[in-house]
Amino acid sequence: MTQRRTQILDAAAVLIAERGFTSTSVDDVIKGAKLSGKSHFYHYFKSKEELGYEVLNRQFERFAERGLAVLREPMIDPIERLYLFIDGVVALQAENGGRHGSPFGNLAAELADAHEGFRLRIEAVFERWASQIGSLLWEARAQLTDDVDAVRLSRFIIATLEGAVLMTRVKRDLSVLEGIAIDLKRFIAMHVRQSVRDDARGARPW
Amino acid sequence: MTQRRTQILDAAAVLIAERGFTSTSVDDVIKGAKLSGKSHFYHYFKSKEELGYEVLNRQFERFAERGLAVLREPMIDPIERLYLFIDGVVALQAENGGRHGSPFGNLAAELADAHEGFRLRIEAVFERWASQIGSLLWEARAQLTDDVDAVRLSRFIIATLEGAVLMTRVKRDLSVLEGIAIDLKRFIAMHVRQSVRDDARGARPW
DNA sequence: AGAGGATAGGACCATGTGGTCCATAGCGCA
DNA sequence: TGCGCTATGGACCACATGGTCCTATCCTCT
Repeated sequence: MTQRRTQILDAAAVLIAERGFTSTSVDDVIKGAKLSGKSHFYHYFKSKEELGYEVLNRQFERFAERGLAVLREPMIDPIERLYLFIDGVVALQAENGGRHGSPFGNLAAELADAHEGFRLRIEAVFERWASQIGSLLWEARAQLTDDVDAVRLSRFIIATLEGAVLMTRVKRDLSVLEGIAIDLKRFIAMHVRQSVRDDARGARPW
Repeated sequence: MTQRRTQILDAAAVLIAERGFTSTSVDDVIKGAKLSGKSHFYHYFKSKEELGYEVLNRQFERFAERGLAVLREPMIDPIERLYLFIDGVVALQAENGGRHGSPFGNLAAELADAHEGFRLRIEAVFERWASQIGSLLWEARAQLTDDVDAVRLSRFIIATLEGAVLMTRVKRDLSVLEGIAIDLKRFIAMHVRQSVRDDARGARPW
């Protein structure tokens, strides 16, 4: 019953990642989901817009499970978790050769200006993402220098990753993202207290 | 004669910034340029695609003049120029309240995957941008620590700015970009030799 | 067996798209 | 004046789009 729905959602996610929301037609989605008949689509979804919202939601859930989850691993040192998270983003991109970029960044660039509904939902995505990093930084506050502004640093990390993923997609070269990830970890390390950093000396090859 | 052409190009630039390339129709462009009759458009441009290429070109020229130019100011200390450049990007975004983001990033996200012609042209834009920062870093090499990789650092700066501009657009809040700009300058300062940094002590409020 | 709702199929519609064509207007130049 | 060029208008086309609607099928429950 709800299986057909997910079939449609999955097909739509792929197509939207490849061509963007506007350039993905309902007919394409139906074809992608191997259904024929457009009424079938409108049996499950109110409109194409609604489908887009739901795809975005699912993308975030997926990202929360596969990317953000590590940020909450209680057995790992918080700063280390942050590094692992960055590596995870690289790994996620590597799965498709960096070809499709970030679903959030893509939709943001395509629709933020023109479509308030999407803009708000994408804003919420970034908000939740930032708050996860924010609470990790709070948890790690004893290890961080006093001048760390958690909100600002969270945004910096997200912005850099989004930008890096976008450039990687344009250049079709994963090493762009890899290089930026290294520098980003360095930037974070810059905010770790010297004493803590000394403890980890030699542990980090970069 | 060529004035009508620029009229069309200007109108198209505005519309593409607002709604993206795909969602900007030729009819809209004509209306925006206050011309009537589509044949007029096709008198000046081979196709909509061609128009897009030319708009992208002009955007880069504009950015080269208004943004990148400061990177080559011979009378200013190179590192200082880099800071000024970052401030300039913020100022450029402030002109429209950060609403439209980066024309390069937007087109990249919208078309990089689906349209090879655009992808290559956007890649070239980033390439030229990176090489300008790269040669500045080369010029400043005496002031920089030995571990600076000019190519990687250039990419990092561009990625962070592009990501920041995108987030600013989504949140409709210029302070996002401003905050990231501060951190980005700090990151750059991290690569400046201690001796040089001491000389400038107190000069930088952040 | 038969009623009734969920599922499918696909014809259909209004609108918007990029792009073509052709008939005219205006113009400088001889 | 009249030739020939570029500019201008707009009708027109084939096709794709999001969305609706009506009719079959299927499955389940009685």
